[in-house]
Amino acid sequence: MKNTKQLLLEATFKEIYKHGYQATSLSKIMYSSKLTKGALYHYFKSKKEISLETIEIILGKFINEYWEEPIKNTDTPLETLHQQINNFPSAKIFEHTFLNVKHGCFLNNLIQEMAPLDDDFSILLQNLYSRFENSILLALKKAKIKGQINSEINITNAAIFITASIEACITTAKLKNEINYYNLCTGELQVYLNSIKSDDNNEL
Amino acid sequence: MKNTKQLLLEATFKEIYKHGYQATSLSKIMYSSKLTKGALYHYFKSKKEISLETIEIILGKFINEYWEEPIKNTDTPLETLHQQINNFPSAKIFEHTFLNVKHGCFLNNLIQEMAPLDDDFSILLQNLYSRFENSILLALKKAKIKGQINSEINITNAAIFITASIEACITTAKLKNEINYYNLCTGELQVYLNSIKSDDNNEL
DNA sequence: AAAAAAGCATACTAATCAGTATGTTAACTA
DNA sequence: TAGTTAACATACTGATTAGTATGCTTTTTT
Repeated sequence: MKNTKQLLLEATFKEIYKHGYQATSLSKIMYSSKLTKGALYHYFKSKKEISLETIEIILGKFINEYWEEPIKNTDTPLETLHQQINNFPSAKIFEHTFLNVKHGCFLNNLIQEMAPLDDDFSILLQNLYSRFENSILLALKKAKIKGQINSEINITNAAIFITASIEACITTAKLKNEINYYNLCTGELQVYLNSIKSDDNNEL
Repeated sequence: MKNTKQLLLEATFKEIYKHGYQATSLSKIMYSSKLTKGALYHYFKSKKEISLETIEIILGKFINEYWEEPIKNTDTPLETLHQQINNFPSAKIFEHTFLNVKHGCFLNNLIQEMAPLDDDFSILLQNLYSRFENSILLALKKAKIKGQINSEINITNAAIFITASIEACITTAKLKNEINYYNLCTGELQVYLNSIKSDDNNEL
């Protein structure tokens, strides 16, 4: 049996994922969690607080498990990167809750909506995005050490671009509401990735 | 002297650009336009109607003027593409109203927010995005005819990726609230563009 | 010139919002 | 075992929302 706080966090996550922060009313969270306002305000002091905590805990956990850990632990960084990009559409956020084409990327959605509106959101989202970006950078660093990356390439810039492009591929699929566009789009990202590989790794 | 309807459209555009559709209240539009609800409901029958019309007219005009026309009229498609990408941060939407880093791309913002929530928005946004994407594709087609593009490249896929990446570069700059990230990020997009050029155009 | 319509403004309405106040019950503590 | 706190539920509040009803001018039509 899950505890009440976790239920609230998961319900909040689902509703914000569907509607965004501003359009998520507390009544939606209540309906989704089958709990009441009393429960919510017992554990959190405001809508903003439960939302920030939801983002930090649930999304933070996902980024750690899906990007940070696999890349930290791999010995074949470029393959791992390739793999995680390819499998992203079937990534699981928490029990029974997957990403879906229609709603795209939770992180990117919130950045678009909240980064310009509220500093607390902005700081948190920047922090999470940096962890994502730094994981991509770590993969490139590892690959460079192994001599798999063209030495002329600035991998910091490359990581920024790759991270942004992954988000872009998700957004494209979201707009067209068709997951194939994600694959098509990451296919072109792969062209870029091949172009920064060192010559003896070009056919990998 | 501008007419009332145009004032309402421009005020609506500014507010939606700042806050998104759902968080834009009619009172914000009234305050921004210095008009009243009577004026708004005289010309439009709902918040949704004025919003859709704002998007279609103002954003449609911008896409036409900034992407469709220059690319349609150029004889040096790759240079024009490069130029429009580089100048995007200083693009003007309408009189005295520019894009800005903090709020990113109007089209992308709305796609993120509204594409999954409302079919009328989704259809309109897809249509506008397609016009943007097709302009990029036209540039690639023209370049291919001139033999500037590697013949193995699928330019349809390339156009989808380039369009998505431009959006991604804007989003990155928006998140970091620092325009340099746009330039840095489009710099890497240029690496991709160079990689699809035919060999005798690689040093262009 | 009279009538009709267009172009707005002001005042209202019902619904919904985030947040609060006040319960009640169960669990823990002294 | 008596008292206290934690864990919720229910009922409310004032503000804000999109939309409506009704006014008053000005312009256009007849």
